[in-house]
Amino acid sequence: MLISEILHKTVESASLAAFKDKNFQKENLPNFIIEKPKNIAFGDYATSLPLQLAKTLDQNPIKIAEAINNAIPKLKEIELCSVEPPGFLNFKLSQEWIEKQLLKVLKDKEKYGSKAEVSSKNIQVEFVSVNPTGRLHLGHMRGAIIGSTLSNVLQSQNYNVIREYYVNDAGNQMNNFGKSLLERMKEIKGDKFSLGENHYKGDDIKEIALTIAKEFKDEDLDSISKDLFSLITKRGMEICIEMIKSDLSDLNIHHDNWFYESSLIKSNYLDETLTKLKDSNLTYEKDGALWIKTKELGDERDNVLIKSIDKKPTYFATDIAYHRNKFEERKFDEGIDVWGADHHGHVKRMKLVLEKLGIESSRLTVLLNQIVSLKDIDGAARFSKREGTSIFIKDLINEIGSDACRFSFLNRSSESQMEIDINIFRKKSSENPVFYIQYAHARMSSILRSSIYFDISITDADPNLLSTPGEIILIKKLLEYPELLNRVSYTLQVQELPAYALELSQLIHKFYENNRVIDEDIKNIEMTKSRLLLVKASKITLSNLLNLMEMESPEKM
RNA sequence: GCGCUUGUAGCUCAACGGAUAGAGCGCAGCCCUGCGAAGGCUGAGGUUGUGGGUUCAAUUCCCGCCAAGCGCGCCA
Repeated sequence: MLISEILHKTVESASLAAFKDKNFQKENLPNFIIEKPKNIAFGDYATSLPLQLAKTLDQNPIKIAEAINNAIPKLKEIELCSVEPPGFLNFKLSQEWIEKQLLKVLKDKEKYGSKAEVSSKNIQVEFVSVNPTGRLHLGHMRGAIIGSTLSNVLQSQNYNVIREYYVNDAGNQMNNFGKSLLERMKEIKGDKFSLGENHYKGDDIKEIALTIAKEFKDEDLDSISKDLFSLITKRGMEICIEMIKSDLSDLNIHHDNWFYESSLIKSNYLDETLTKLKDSNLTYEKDGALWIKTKELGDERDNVLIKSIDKKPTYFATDIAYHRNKFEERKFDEGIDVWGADHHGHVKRMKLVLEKLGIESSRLTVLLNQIVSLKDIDGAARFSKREGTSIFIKDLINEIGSDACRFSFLNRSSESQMEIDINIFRKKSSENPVFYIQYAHARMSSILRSSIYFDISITDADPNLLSTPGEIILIKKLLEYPELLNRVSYTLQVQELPAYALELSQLIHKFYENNRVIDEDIKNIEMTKSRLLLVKASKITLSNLLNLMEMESPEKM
């Protein structure tokens, strides 16, 4: 059990015991948290429960805190529990327990931070899911990085995680994509060509067209058959998906499953879903289209499911089927969709419809990330695939590296609106905080390398010798790591990870500056061993975290 | 116009309703003849957009206003 959980339980039962005579029951207890005070003078953990109880119990919060404190049994984890005005209960971890935990880091190694208990919960994380109509660009990177990191965190907490990419291969955009390819193929051939408003104009399309043009070089592109057109489109899509996979791989991102929208249509799952909606009296026909009564459910307006013009399903229709498939067919306990904020209007109606299909909407969590915009590039505030005003992920990674990219995007809360000045972004890459973190790792690695020359074994090292403030504060930081992963698995706020990595690295650097680890004087061999223990634990923790964030843990830089 | 989201140091951003609002970059200085100076240490820099409200306690919750982003397609 995590220390915060132990404390929470302890405080809970202590407060129930303390006010038993006042008929104080568990249901009177408000939601309270065990927090880490910002100021270390207030101890390692604290709770403001006494303040929250002041009104319910009609008592002075200090008195309440004292009563709870008196009811807290002696714990091996806690050295001191004190009452502070205006009514906080502060805990100081016991030195003995802290040092014992340090040995656990060494024992757990790459598993340190992960949860040992097995969870039966299946969670599907859907992220990226960009239309296969071109390369990934800067605007797609944020969701990709957040989604992959989040998946890793959930997996570390022992959930069964499926990382999924939903491929929109059935809609109208595919048609536009095919037409764009065709025009580019004509261009390559030297024929007359023209690109309209709905066509994709980027260099990535040219790149794909170049490949396909070779494969279809004998065809007459001006009077092309329907079959040939869909063949070209399909081939273009295949190439495109390979490109996307390669771009994602450059960011160390790998999906477990690629789910094709078209499969919902082929398998009749879409029809079945539509029938279900019809049977629930949720649809009606108007102007030759099939509509869904989402307004009645609480949305702004009704939506079209089947278009009048070609009798094909809208994106919303297949997405309903897709989400029904996640929860009903494949029985994921939870689904997390990482979407760009431009889809936020879609969230409400999806949840409303899911409820109508008998699926509890709380099983779906949509993590929106705000659109990334570019600053000061000829007034182009947004990326547009159609206009070809994109900065490709591939190019950016070649320039500044995957780690720096990942850090920059992960470091911000998904709700923050990012406005990137691409020139600064590029120029600042060498000052990216990720190198500060990696340098801390390299330094620890370097010390461990040196220790080999002195043939020092740390198997019998005594953690009790570690007692300087810099050593203690570093150990405590290491012990926060499992708490961090557990918390993020609930809050989904992945920006806490790089923040912690930065704090940990800072303490590592300070420890390094203030404590000589390898002392060649044989008299001090025990101290050397103890410090090497801490070096190793620091390296393990930092490396585990970097690994989780899909960044390198360099031994040398 | 309506809806969703955001507004914190010069810049980019943190802060689970808590105690003195923090980092990085930038700026002014200081520290290597000891494990890696891609480092450490000082310092300057804030009325948390604004006006109310709730609370023992508000950057955080609620309401108004101002500003920005996104959405309001038989596009996805």
